[in-house]
Amino acid sequence: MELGLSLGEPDAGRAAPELGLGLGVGPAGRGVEAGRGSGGRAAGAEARWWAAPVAEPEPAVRLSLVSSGLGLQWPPASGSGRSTEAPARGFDVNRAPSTAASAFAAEDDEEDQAAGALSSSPNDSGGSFPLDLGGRGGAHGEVGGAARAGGERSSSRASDEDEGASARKKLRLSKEQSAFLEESFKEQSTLNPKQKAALAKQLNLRPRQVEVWFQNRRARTKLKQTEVDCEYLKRCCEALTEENRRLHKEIAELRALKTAPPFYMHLPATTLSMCPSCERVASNPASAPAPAPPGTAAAASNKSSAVAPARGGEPRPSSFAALFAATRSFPLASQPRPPAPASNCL
DNA sequence: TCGGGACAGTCAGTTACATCA
DNA sequence: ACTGATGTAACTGACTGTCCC
Repeated sequence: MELGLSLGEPDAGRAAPELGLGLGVGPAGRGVEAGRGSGGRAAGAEARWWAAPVAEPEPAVRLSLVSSGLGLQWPPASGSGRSTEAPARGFDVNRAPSTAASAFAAEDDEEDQAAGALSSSPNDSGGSFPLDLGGRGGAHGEVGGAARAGGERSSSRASDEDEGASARKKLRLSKEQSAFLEESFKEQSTLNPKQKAALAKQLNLRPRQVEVWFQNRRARTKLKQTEVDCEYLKRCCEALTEENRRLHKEIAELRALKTAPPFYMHLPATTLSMCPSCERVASNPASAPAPAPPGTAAAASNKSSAVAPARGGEPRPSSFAALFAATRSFPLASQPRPPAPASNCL
């Protein structure tokens, strides 16, 4: 089942790239968090997200970016005429990202430098990363020097402890930056420190900003997924309600027939059958969940313990749609009903 | 081998700000 | 010019996994 979802900005004035969100509803696991835990210490899971287009496993949520209007290439060609659309609010997009590939090509050379940048204050915008914040409030550009001395605990958790009250001054990423980050996210939804540093350098942002952007982006993706799941559940609920109504009606009709003996004997055998083993009456074989094919999400969800345990140990299905995939095997009212077997509980 | 502390990363929830109608 | 809605960058606290002693 594939649901299309547009993540495009409702505000056409911003002319943001429209994102086609292909949501594979199935036993996808926590695809969005595929990189989870592999953080900085999993060197093996390192950063091929712009160099190796096929090696990565298909994520459960796949974002396809249509950015033709931006003139953004991916991977961007080195020195290509990247769109130099007028920067929003004076941000120096003339020093636009050269190439993503080159970012990692230079990664080895600058590994130590990047590591050094990471080990310094994450808000050190004036330090390791050239940042021209010209007309963007200037808060970050200026406080960088002040924050430089803070030998804080690595890359995360910058706070306004080391910056003034203006630290919260919000920056708006340029379209180019957003598009670039989107493409990066499309390739890989989590970053290791090297990738983060390279991307930050590429975009003239602080690593912390890249980190936050990815966090927020994951949250937005999850939110969209939740909305899709919710919509799917709503439709399931409607279908099941309709089926329930139909079955009640059928029961009422059968009861009415039962009161009329001449017709009773002419009932089709398949309509009302009794299981010889459990002695339960199955008014309609369709009312029982059909056994799901082995290996499907439905089969997995039929086994109560088959759901992969999540972080906390408790089962945590990645998607409502996956969880309720079994309901799709219900012959709903609109679907043709299968021929009734002699017994339906073998 | 086990337990605990330090550290790093992620997430959910929230806040604050920018933009638009 | 003002205001409410909306989007999103940034922050916070909690949690988990890994490493090291």
